[in-house]
This record gives sequence, structure tokens and C-alpha cells, in this order.
Amino acid sequence: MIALADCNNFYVSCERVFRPHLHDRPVIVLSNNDGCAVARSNEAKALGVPMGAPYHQVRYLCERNGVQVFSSNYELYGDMSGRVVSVLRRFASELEVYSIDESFLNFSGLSDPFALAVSMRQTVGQWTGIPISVGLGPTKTLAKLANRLAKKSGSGCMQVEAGEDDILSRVAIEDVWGVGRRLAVRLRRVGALDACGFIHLPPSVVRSIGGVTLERTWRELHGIPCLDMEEIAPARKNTCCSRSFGKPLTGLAELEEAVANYAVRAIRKVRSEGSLACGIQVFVMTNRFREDQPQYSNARALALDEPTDDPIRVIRRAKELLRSIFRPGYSYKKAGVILLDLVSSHSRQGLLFEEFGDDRTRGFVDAVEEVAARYGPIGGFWAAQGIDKSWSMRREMRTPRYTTNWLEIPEIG
DNA sequence: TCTGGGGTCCTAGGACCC
DNA sequence: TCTGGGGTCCTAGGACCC
Repeated sequence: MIALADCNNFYVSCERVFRPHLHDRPVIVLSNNDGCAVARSNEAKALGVPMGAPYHQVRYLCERNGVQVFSSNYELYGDMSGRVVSVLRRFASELEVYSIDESFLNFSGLSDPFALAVSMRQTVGQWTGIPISVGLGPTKTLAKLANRLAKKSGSGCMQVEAGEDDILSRVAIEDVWGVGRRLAVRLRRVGALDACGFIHLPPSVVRSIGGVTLERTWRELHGIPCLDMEEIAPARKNTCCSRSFGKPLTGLAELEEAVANYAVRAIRKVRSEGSLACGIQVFVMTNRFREDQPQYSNARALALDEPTDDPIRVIRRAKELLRSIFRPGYSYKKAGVILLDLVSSHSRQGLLFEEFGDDRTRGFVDAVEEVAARYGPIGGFWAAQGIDKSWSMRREMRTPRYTTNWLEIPEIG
């Protein structure tokens, strides 16, 4: 038996923990750059704020109905997520963190998994302030489906077994885990309108529409496990840092500064995981929503001489790539840096004819990075990152980092 | 005027090898 | 005019997830 614990409206719930007066009130959280609504309280959903709606399109609706709007505060959400997981771990020996707000737990061999799910939900709510829903099923996909029904019904916990056609028929085909918009259209055309219709399709049809991936989903819904628990997240293969700018950029100098910042952030992720990057890609794009403006987007990649975690080298290469794809005369909206083919720093392959960078440089880089990690940009930063950052993203309604920053800890009285 | 960010896997097709 | 068979590797694009 697999359990899926999923935090309800997670980002909104995090904000509410520190602003209890917002319980029962409509709340939304915006994506980076205050762009889209990416989390909505039930009250905001009821008012008709769609998932992913551009904020400028729903702003009037929000203002008229007193919706509380927040910029995203990922430091807070990440920390709260860790707290939820630490409570969940007490309830099962095997746990897979699937996303920032979801974990799978192995509930096999328990006499009363449902009772445990109820108690787990209650404990997480009491200890962290975050409401969760729990779905139970013989496979991950059925646990997901049960979770969706638990949320929809408001009961908080739900268990689904294979072969319960009446329950499966309550889940629309596009709400099945692994079926997105495209596949849903094609499945509807062959008569699979819901999960029940889907499992009664012949496997050959499923295979022809969605390949082996969709057939796995089909088998999982029949109660045949195809997706294992992954307790230890496999090492990442690529990592990306990209942002939309707070204002359009036209000049190379500003773009270089932004790209240098993304390069530094990306390589810090790589360093923190004990990895090295073997390649780097840079991309830029104009605002694709502006049909009245000339459009341009481009990307270029290169292989590094040797796997590296050195921000100086990564910045230099990123700027070279940027200069090779930059074209004057455009209004750039977004840029990004992708570090490719990450390998473990323990298994790096040496160069045939050369030695790795000297120890002095290495010591210097490590020292700067340590200072920056401990004290933030006040402690130190790479000059290429710039000072003004006039291009940085909008985040005008962000709450304090209550749980991770001494200066922003909540005050009482 | 304003429209997010970060990932994975699978497949088809092309380049290349003997 | 006729023009093999069997592989691997890489990449781009499409699908999905949160």
C-alpha cells in the first residue's frame, strides 16, 4: 500500500501559518516576477482565479474581492516543506520526496493504513500548521488518484483499490497522473473520458497513443506497480537558472550582468550537490507575448575542457556564449544558464595532457564562495554580477523569511 | 504595460561506424 | 539502371510532472 501526502494549496498555506487571520480568506501567491497566480486558496478558486492566470488579467477581480496577494517566498516554502517531511518520516520507514509539497510513503504490511493516514494528517497539521491530504492505493498512480478525490471531497483521506470502476469514473481523464492536455484530447477521441474509460481501452490502443509511458500509467491504474519508490533522489543531470527581467533589456552590458548572476546561482547549486558541470548553455529571448515587437530567441552550448565547479570559469564561458548569440535592436525579456552533464566530483576524469587548475585559485574561489554563502551578497560577490541589478525581477509583495533569517523572525507584542 | 521556473523521459531521425 | 545490413550515438522535439 502506497500513501501520497500532498500539502493543500501549499504556498498559500505557508503564508497563512504566519498570518492566521487569512484563514477562510481568499489568498493567492504569484510566480517569480509577480507574473502568474501559481497557488490559490479554496476561496480564491471559488472566486474564479484560474491556475496560472497572468496576474494583470485577474488583478481587478482580486482587488474587487479583497483577495490577499503575495509574491513567492521560496526560502519560506522550502523550509516549511522540510518541516512537513520531517514529520511524515515518523510514519513510514520508506519515504520519497516527490516535490516541494508531495511525498510518497510505503505503507505496506500495515493492518490499518487508513487509520495511520488519518493520524498522520492530524499530526502534520498540528505540528507544522500545514493542512495535508492523503491518498492511499496499491500503486503510486492510484494513490495520486485517491489523493485528488480526498482533496475534492474535503475528507482529507481516501483509499482506492484497483478495479473500483465507480470511483475511477469520477476522475476526468486529464486529471489522471501522467495524462496531460495533449494526451487527454487524443484519449477522449477514442472514448476514454475518465479513468474508468481509460483502463478499459485495449493496451495496444494505449500504446499507440502514448507509448510505453502511457501504458505504464494504464497498468498502474490496474493495480500493477510500474513505478518504484525512489528514496534517494538520483543525482541531477542538468541544472538551470533563468529569470524574466523586471523590465525589458536592450543592451549587452545589462544582459551580461544578468547572465553572470544566473551562472553563479547555477554553479552554486552544482557545488552544493558535490557535482561538476561538463557543459554550459546560455539562452536569451524576447517577450513572446508582444506581437507588435520583433521576436528573437537563441541558445548556444559548449563543452567545457574539463568538468568544473568554478564560478569564475563558468561566468567567463557564459559571457562568451551570450556575446555570440546577442543581436542588437531587440528588447530582451528573459535569459538563462543551463549547466549540462553533471558528474560527481568524486569520479571526475582527468585531462590527458594537462593538470587541473592550481590550488591557489581553487582556495581563493572556495573562500569567496564560503563567505558569500555565510553572509550573502554583503559578504562578497563576483564583480561580473553587478551592483545595481536594475533588471532584477519584481517581487513587491513578498513576506519575511520568518523561519530562515534571524532579522526576519516574527515579533510578538 | 503587465504573461514563472525547473526538471525528466521517450522517440524519431540523422550521422557515422564496420 | 542497378545501390546491404546491422549497429551506436547524438540531438531536437514532444510529452509529462510540480
